[in-house]
Amino acid sequence: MPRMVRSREDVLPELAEVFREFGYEGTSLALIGKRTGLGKGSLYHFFPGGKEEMATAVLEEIAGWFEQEMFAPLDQAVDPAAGIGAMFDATDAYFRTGRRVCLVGAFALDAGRDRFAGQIAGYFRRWVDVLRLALDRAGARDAAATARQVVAGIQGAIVLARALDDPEVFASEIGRLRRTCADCLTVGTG
Amino acid sequence: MPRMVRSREDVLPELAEVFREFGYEGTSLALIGKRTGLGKGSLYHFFPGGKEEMATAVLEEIAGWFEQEMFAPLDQAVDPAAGIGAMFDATDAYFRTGRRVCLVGAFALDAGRDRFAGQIAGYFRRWVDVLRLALDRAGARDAAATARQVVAGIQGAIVLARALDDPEVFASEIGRLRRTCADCLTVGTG
DNA sequence: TCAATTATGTACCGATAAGTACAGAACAGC
DNA sequence: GCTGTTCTGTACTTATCGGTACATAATTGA
Repeated sequence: MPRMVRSREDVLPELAEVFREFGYEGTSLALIGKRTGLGKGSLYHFFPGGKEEMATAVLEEIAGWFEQEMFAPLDQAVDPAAGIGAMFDATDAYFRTGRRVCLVGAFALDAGRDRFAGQIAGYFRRWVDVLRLALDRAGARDAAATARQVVAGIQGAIVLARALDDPEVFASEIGRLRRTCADCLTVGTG
Repeated sequence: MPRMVRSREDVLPELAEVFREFGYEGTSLALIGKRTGLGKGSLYHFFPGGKEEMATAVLEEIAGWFEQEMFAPLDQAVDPAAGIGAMFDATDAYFRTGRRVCLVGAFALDAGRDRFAGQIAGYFRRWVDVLRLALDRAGARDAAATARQVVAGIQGAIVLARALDDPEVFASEIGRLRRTCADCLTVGTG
């Protein structure tokens, strides 16, 4: 009894979740098959390059999501300060208050750091850049350093929240970074 | 021609470096053997529990190092502000300005997060605690939040520095956190 | 309706994984 | 020297790894 036909895009979110949960090396094709409900035949049909292509496709999809849902809105926001606030909202929602790991950050630390170096660097470079520009437009004092601090702070908050198994750690750190941005603006403009 | 006898403690640093480089899942016994120069016989003689025992031994050794070289001195410093400065120096040296990954942080994100949850949580809890106490003794305004911010910030700096392949990112973030602590003290005491 | 294309399951491949068994070398104390 | 313990290399087992081959089922388009 063959199963329903699925598209390549359909399986990407499930694929992402498996990689998030087990890391690149820890994710086996058997596990992927179980989670997605797809056999090797389908998997290699959609991703001829195997596991490595699956991972790059996932990273690509994540980059696309952030571009569309966070970076572009922030870039085009008429009110940069409000745009930054929306970015923090989206961050908290996406990472589920620290319960969900940042796959790009995890890959940066772990095995795949060489294999996926370009995609990893691009993701973070873009995030820092777009935030720096928004802070700049909002008249912030020290936009470059603040943008870098915020992106690093979010990653650190994920690590610490997971390590302590305490989502409150993530929530409070996001709150603090939000205030840091706000302060930076009121001082810069006031 | 058998090789020189080595002690279990001798191989722990090499073991740690392999885990840091390839992650828990990515590290095979063959790789460990190559790096340490030890065969399976020796490896399983020193670590009867296999790979998992090797990892816990490494985490234990790391915890011991931090306790002895960072936490205890910070706890017993007569001048807490100077002790905090020394902690940042030790942090920069240990993580080699972001070129070296924090194995505990990496494990927190990746596969071993359940297996080693206790050790991971203990390491970070202790770090935040000892820093909070030192800030408190130094008369800081908001010791608890600042301590948490610093530890998360260090982890985030490692992630970002590695992702962008730029040690300067780590150096500048450490500098900023250092200033955050200093500001917090001068305001609190002045 | 009937090719051509797109999906899918299954059987298989060589390589390698972690772990075990064990003979024997190095070493300690005597 | 001898003896018992500690250490080490080699060969092995069983399971799983990523990946391939290929027959067949579903779907598409004309």
